[in-house]
Amino acid sequence: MAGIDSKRVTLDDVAHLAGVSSQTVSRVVNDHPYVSDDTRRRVQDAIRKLGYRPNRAARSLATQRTCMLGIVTFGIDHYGPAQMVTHVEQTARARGYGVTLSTVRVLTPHEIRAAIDALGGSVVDGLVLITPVTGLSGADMVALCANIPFVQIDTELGAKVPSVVIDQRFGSRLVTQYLIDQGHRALCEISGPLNWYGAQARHESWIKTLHQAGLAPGPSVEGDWTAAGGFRAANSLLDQGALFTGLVVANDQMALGAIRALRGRGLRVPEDVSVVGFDDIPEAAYFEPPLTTVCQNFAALGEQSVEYLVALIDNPHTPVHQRVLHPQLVERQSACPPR
Amino acid sequence: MAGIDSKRVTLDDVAHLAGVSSQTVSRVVNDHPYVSDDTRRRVQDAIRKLGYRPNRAARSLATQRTCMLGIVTFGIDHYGPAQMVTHVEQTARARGYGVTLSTVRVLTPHEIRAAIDALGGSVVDGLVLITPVTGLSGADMVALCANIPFVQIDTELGAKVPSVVIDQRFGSRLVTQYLIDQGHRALCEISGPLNWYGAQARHESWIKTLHQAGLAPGPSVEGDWTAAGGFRAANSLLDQGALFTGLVVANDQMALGAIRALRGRGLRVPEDVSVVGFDDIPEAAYFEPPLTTVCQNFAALGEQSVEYLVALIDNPHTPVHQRVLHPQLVERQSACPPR
DNA sequence: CATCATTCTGCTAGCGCTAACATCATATCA
DNA sequence: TGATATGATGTTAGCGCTAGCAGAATGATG
Repeated sequence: MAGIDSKRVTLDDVAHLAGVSSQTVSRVVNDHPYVSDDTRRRVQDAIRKLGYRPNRAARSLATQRTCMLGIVTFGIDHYGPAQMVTHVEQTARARGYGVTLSTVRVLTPHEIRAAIDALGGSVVDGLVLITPVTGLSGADMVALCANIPFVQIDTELGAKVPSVVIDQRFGSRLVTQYLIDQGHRALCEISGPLNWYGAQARHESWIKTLHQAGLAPGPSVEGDWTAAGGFRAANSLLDQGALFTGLVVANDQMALGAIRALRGRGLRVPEDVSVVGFDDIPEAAYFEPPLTTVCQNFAALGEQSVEYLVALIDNPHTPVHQRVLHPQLVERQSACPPR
Repeated sequence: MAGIDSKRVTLDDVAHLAGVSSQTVSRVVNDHPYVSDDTRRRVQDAIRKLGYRPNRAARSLATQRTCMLGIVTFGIDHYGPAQMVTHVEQTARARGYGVTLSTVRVLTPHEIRAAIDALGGSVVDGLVLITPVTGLSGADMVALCANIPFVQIDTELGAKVPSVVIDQRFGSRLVTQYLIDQGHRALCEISGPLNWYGAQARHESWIKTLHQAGLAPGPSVEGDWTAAGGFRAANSLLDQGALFTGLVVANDQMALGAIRALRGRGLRVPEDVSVVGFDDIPEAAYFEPPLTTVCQNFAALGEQSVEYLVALIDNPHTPVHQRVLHPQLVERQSACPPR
């Protein structure tokens, strides 16, 4: 009944108290068959009495499995990654896996390499990669993770590595088309950093959607996902003299900053400029005005990636594929037909 | 030069290739003295050639140390916890520790127990607890973590456990006094969930500050940290018929919801009601109006807790104490003297 | 009754590493 | 020159656990 690491009680201690061999205790601990009910009870009593907890290092050494998953992630102070990490951890725990974290400060291939490296040396059985950056090919990832199963979240659509992704192109088309359908003809964009897959996909899809509607895309400025960045980007758009009635912003935080900038220049939202975001963070509904945006199911992303990864660990010959999730439009009041 | 877990290369393999004993390889790997330059080079070459990575399980088993820290945390999708986790991980990595995560879904003593338990069995050398909930005494924590060093973040001020905290009372006094100084006499509050230490501390300090100024606190409603909760709480305040010119809200997200609710009832912020928040999330400066709030240094919290924890691991007799950090007022436009 | 299968338990050998000691050169000093 | 320090290496014995086999006890079958 003691704490989590009570005085290094070993299998042998338990075995001694229960009057059996340590192997029998091991069988009880691991739910093996062929232990008599009587023995099992005696052993369980002894375990409880001594507060025995199996030593994970020893078990790992013997079994060659760590029952740990590694999460390599960028910026869990961003809404998306934080959501994914939470759900990855919870799902992993439910599957009997612990989770160790390795964060990436700057989203460069080199930093990612270092983060993955920190998980080397039989620390984890598998890897969940939340590193949505361009510049590392599927082959690179495979090489980096050699011999250890991994699942990549939010990577390039169509990538030939085990992955679970959200169809960002689809999401971007959703909001862009929404504005077009409302009658907007002059659209601008604040994109995310274009070395992110998601940002790039949203950006390309924005352009493509406009072209398909026979419209020319207005200026696009690259932001940094933050409200401050959105503020600067919108001002820069205005400074360029861009004229637009619709603004597609690559995430909700930047949309917040953009709205503020627009208003600072005497433009009303949505009357003068309609603004749409991306992510549907919990605050978006309480923006002024409430933000029309795209909802991504991060929870599903986290859960499915763990399930896939566990399958991969159990059977390395599980076929490589990419699961694609689709985002949804959330209609609120930050966009309306142009006057 | 291979991946992170290349084909189970062992010390012996390296030793064989380098023509030395495995012990010598171990010495090189662990930077022990008494290895000749020549031998060291040969061994390092062999290590590189084979892509050797020490097996952590084996090392842990032999040394009785895991070089892993556990983070028990609630809701890393909240801004504060996410910030702390990030900085704990980064600081830990810089100190040579990995980090394993155990999240708590519901902030109850039972769930916390389970989360700590998941880290049992010599999985970690120490624990960082981000479980800012009442209902678990210092003694409880000590019992739960028996034999394993831990540092608690954001617990009760004055608790007799190793901890690093932000003086929430101070922060709350800062904003409350700020409103009083501006001339506000009728103040209401939207508190956080009162089973959180921080929420309770801010709440008590709000009352105390008012009393000391000779003012009676207006109604206070308990929120849930979310914008939606702040929205509901503000409406509930208004429904009660509360009259106030100043509203102290326990975090920025709730303040956002509250502002929206106020405006929904035709009240202007700050002209009719001044609103202040807590946390200074990156978006707060872009709220409408920009939010006057209290800035907490979560990074320092994370860093200092790791440093303390590592000291505790290295020397279990490090004196138990509580480091207290002080938040700062960030003045923006959501509060002004009453009309 | 011998034979075989079935259930239960113990023994032995390692998983890959490090700590502690033993060994052997070489350098230093009286 | 022999005694002593000191650098550089190898040898041995575990860390706590599990897998695989060996054996004992029991029941079913010919």
